[in-house]
Amino acid sequence: MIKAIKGTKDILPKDIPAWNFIENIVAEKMRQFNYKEIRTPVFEETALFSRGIGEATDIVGKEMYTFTDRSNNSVTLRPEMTASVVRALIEHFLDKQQNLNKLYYISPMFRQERPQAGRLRQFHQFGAEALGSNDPSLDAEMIILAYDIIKEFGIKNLTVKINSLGVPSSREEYKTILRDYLKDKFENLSEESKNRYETNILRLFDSKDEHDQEIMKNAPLLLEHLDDESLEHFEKVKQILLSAKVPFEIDPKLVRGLDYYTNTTFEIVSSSVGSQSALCGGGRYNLLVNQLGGKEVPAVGFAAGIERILLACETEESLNLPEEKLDCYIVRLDKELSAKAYEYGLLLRRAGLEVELDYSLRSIKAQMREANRLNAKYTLLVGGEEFENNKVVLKNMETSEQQNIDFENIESIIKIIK
RNA sequence: GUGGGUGUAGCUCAGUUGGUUAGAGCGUCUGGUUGUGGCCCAGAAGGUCGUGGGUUCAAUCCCCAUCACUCACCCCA
Repeated sequence: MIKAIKGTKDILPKDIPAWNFIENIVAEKMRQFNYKEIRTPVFEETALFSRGIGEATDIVGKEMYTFTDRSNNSVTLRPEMTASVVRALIEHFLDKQQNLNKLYYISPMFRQERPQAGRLRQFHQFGAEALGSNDPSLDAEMIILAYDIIKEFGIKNLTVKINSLGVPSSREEYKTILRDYLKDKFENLSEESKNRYETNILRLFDSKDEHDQEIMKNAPLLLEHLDDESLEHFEKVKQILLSAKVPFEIDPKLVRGLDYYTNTTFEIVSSSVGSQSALCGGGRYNLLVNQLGGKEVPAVGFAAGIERILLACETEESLNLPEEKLDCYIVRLDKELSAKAYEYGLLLRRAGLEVELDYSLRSIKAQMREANRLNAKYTLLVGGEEFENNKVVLKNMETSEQQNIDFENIESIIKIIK
């Protein structure tokens, strides 16, 4: 049996209502905040991601679906959307047509990792990017937007974490301070942290090793070493969040893994998922557009994982989706009347109703059971004595009341059902 | 890439301390008399017990390998 590739999942008809629900809310919220949808190809030139996300990151280093096509070009299935959006912005000069571009997307992403709860190789994100302004109100808007959307799904167990990474110059200064602090403690660090000391020293704060945590407890924090401008920026973001009544906590250890972040970073986590608890992550990236060959365009964005959100909804049972109903099921009382039943079905369908009927000459009982299974609001019984007297029977499945209607009077049948 | 767990019917899972025809619930199908659903009742279909090898008179059960799924680490949505 051929099965779906490891880490990929079919979204079956039974799952679709939840997905539609989420996608509709995202689209509606984005509309309210005036973000316009953008769709980009699922694969791009590999260089876009290796340059945009950062050569040293795990995503680029070991998680990308990269292959050479028949023309021997290296292409990659997108592991995230920001680089693609920035590419499209530059390619189509969107930044020159208007100074602020507010864009959103709902799209599949691909990363070749070991699957686990809340982690798939093809997964789906919705997200937004605002390109063209360094105003802290946009940093806050991203957080508010993400928070408001996730709130709409009824998830209660949420924590918004924010931090600021400052600008590269102050960050570099801070890194030397941190290195100084760790110098005499280096030998006591875990092997992993020793490696990170070189590659990404900020991530030492993330370590789950108890020893490391003990060491890092008293380490100087980046937040305490921000330049004045970054500090002011961060203050404004916090103020806006407070007045917007978005509960948040400052997490000085929140160091996002991607290279392009500057200033604000944030994450929304839920303990209703497995260990992969981040439902949403984002931040400001003022250097990326330039880095990818565009002008200096300050920008901020976020991405949220739909599968993780669905997991949280599931454990919190927060999604109460409307029951699926069928307007009418056509029941054929006499086997000879199949064509007639089919005809009625078509008429009602063309009138805009949701209609089903039996295709395999099953018994009346079987048809009624099917109607019930499909949650039909009405059944239209075609045949028998009534039919000989030019009538069809319309039965309300909830009240069990039925009425005879002149069999040519389609209009009144439709009217009743509607 | 590393570690743990699990593979028995479409789904959720029992079970055999190795012994004849492997079970339940749900779902599906058919029926419970003239032409009517839900509840109830009866019956039916459906399984190479993940795969390959080993031990044994005998393996779904024990041993080994392998694959798949799953959770966790790393990292991320």
